Amino acid sequence: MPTFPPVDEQLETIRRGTDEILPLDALEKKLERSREEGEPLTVKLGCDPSRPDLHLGHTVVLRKLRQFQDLGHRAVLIVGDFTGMIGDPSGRSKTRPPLTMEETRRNGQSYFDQASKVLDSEQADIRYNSDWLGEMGFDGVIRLASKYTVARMLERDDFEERYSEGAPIGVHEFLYPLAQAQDSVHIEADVELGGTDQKFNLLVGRRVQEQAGQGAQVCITLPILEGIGGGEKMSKSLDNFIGISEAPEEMFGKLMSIPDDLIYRYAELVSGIPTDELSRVQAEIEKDPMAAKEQLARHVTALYHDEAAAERGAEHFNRTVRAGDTPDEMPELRLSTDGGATVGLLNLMKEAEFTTSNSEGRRLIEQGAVSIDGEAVEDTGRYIDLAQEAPFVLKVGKRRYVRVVGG
RNA sequence: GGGUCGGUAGCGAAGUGGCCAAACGCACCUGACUGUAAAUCAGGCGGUUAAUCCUUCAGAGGUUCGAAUCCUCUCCGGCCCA
Repeated sequence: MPTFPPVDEQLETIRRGTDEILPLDALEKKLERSREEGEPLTVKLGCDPSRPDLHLGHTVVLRKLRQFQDLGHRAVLIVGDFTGMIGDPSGRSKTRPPLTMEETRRNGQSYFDQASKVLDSEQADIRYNSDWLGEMGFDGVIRLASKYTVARMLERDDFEERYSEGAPIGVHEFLYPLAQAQDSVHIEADVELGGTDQKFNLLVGRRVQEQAGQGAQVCITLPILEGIGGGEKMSKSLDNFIGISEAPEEMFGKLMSIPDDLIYRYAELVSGIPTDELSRVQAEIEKDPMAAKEQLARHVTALYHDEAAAERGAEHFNRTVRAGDTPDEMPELRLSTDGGATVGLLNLMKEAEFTTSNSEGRRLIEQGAVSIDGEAVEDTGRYIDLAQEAPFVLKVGKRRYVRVVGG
């Protein structure tokens, strides 16, 4: 029979960084019973496979799930391949375009692979909700839908908001929370994790579970991580994310560029720094924010790579950013010198994917953002003789480099 | 099905016959300043050019010397009535 740490110890771990635990006393009771009976709790996390590239924002809930695993509980990762076709309306001011089954299914595996960097994947169950939702049939859907009222659906912030603003709400969007709730019923979840934007969906799960005659799950919400610019949430479409598969140099650099007031938040939610050290981090932030940020950057980078890689990231940062040197490594752009060895700089920048039009390139040159081998370019009509000048380093803006070589 | 209001650049939002490539805000980009932080300041933010010109204001037609602005039809959405 498995043994579990004392309930108050478990609670301390679980509470770190959470936004809300609804209801807290129910969690305590569940933990107590689990410990007495030697039965792990079933902890559910749903993932939206519509965006298959994981970034630090996703790891907030994944790390929490991992903590449950470390305490001895059972993690169930639900891939919403079926619900992905509906599109979660949470946090949306607009209706989402639905995905096809194949798209979501394909993304599911990729999600799991990446999530394995955070989870103990050996111990995690992965389930695809199309397995049961796809079997329900229209009558099953109607029965499920009858368990909730329109008025209660409209309690939800974003529905309420859209409704009062006269924005469209698709009927299928009402089905999303119900489908997610059905997942909880199906696996008999004790706990479900989610971002604060999931609060409504999680709570619908409780109600539907009760209707199905099983105990209601405890809902635990975690904050939505801000992106590297601060303010808005981390997301791929806002291009303010740190991907967990990014190179250490990139990762370290991005972490260094987060606003100071986000350091603690990142430390708490995505760093892996032990809970009892967080107060020390807090003190460090007040004393020397930059040093604290560097510590954070090392921690996080090491989490997804290793200590040595974190060190490389730090060195790279010091050399290129602090000292302003040209980095040793950068992408290389090989241009054929066959049939004419001269190339217009504007075209070259497009070729390097630094710009999408000549106008943009011209603007950048006029603004003094373009340099070749460290020398600022002033002529917007600049032509380059590859035979003469290659190889050289083209720099655009603060940190976009490419080494241009002939061939 | 009827009535009515609306669809403008990434978003929000002005403009309702020429001065509109389209005010303003946000986001974004660049430069200065810095700790690749924040704040601030300056500039930019459809394409193309030396000047110019070209394609845009849901879509298709039409009126006009000239349309984002007027007319017709279509598509999409909101609200009210049934």
